[in-house]
Amino acid sequence: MNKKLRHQLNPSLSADCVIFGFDGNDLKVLLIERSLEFQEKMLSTLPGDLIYEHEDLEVAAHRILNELTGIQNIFLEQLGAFGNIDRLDKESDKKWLHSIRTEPEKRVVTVAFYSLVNIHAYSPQPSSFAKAAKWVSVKEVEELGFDHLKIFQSALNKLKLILKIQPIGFNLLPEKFTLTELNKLYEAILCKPLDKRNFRRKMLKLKIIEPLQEKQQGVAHKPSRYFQFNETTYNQLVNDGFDNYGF
Amino acid sequence: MNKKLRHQLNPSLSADCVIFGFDGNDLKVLLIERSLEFQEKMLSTLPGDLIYEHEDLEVAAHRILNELTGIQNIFLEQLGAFGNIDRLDKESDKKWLHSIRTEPEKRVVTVAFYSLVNIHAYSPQPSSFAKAAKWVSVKEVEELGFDHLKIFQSALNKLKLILKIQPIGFNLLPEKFTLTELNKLYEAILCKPLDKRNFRRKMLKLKIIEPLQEKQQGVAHKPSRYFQFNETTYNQLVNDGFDNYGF
DNA sequence: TTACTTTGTGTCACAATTACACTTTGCTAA
DNA sequence: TTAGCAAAGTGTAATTGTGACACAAAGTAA
Repeated sequence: MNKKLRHQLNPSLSADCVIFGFDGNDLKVLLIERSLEFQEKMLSTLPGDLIYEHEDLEVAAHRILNELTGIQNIFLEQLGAFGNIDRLDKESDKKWLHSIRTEPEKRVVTVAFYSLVNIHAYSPQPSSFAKAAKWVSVKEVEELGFDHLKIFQSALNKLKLILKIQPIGFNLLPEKFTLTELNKLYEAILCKPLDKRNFRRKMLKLKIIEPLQEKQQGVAHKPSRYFQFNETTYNQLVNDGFDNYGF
Repeated sequence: MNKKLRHQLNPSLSADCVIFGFDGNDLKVLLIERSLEFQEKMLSTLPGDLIYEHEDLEVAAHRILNELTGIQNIFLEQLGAFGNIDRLDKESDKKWLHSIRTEPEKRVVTVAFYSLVNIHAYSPQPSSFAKAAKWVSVKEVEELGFDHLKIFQSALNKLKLILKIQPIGFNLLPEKFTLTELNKLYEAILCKPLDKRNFRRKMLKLKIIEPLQEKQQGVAHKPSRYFQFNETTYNQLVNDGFDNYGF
């Protein structure tokens, strides 16, 4: 590999990040806004950018996410590649591309990554060409630039699928959480109500969470007990999957 | 898009195909052999090659598969992108790359696709740089060029995972098949024996297969009834997944 | 007609799933 | 101080699914 290439962008390769967060009630996704030349309106997209010639895909995704939103040190899982030749063909997309890319007409294959984070642990700070960075409820996501709506929906579907064969939530919730919060998280991802008692029973049987002594304080109702994940059994289940367990 | 680019290869973008086939007993994967300069030994790999600048990823995968093995008109599902900077760094890989690529040192991001086909419906014919194309039992796959072993294993894992939440087999078996064959297919993918009676009970309850009047002929034992997939309910289940069903 | 090979079937004990409503706890406001 | 509120937390019964198990039926071959 030529040394000059190390800091040269590959004009046909990018990474995009679908970062999900949960605020206790709603599942949200991290979006940025890119300014459009001569226009008030911004272009809402996922955080994403070109990859350097000499940069691993996942490293690039981390770098780009950090450059655009300040978020770092999270776990990223690959969603797949999106590279149809017409994926950047919308007029408003072209405006943005022409304002910032050296080869704006080139087909760009993007590798998408997704992740789940605890929304309260990360407050995105826009920088670089991101004029804004914010959490948007997945129910309110409507129009996104490029083919990012498709990528976002693909990530959401994957999340639903994964939920059926793996425990999740470890990264989406604070260290201590109540079972009601976990219950709401599952409901938010699956878009359907889950029976409280049945949910608790199943969760407890999986042994991935442990009760703490501590309880909620200062709430105008019976305070709920806090739980924490048992990292060992949690990771075991993530690796092995569960054969036969549904929510 | 510049018209010249249409038939110009993108030197940093390729597609690889992991094609699984089932012969009634063993799960197999389609491999090709690429000749190594000045050496007797061949380089065993998945069928794969560079993508044209102006070509959709999936279109490219179909073209490449067809060019190297003659196989066409199959369903391809994306597995993901593999693009680590060191993925082509083995010595034997470099020999092959130098003999055929214009920019052999460039990092190539490959988009992998996988598929399941009925092995009896496709007999691969090597052409282009594929000196051979053959079905190899997944149990016998050991060394592959580039990072193709990793890609292959990733595809196999995905297959096992998918099996738990979707019916499969529609593309792997002939139109008519016996329940024993389907049973064996599941055993081959999961690498574990499944109880015949329980397997039948579950399969029939899913209603994705229907019994035919026809039976096996000329076998030296009780002839088994043929079944066929019910395309409607099968596709429904593929789309919806099943909530809670394990084999 | 007998032996051989594979198909095809039933049951039982146990585990998991679903649906469903009331009591407990602590705070708040009258 | 106490009545009311709001969310937490709990149990059971009916149904369904699972896993383990063995033997009769059907056709061919010798």
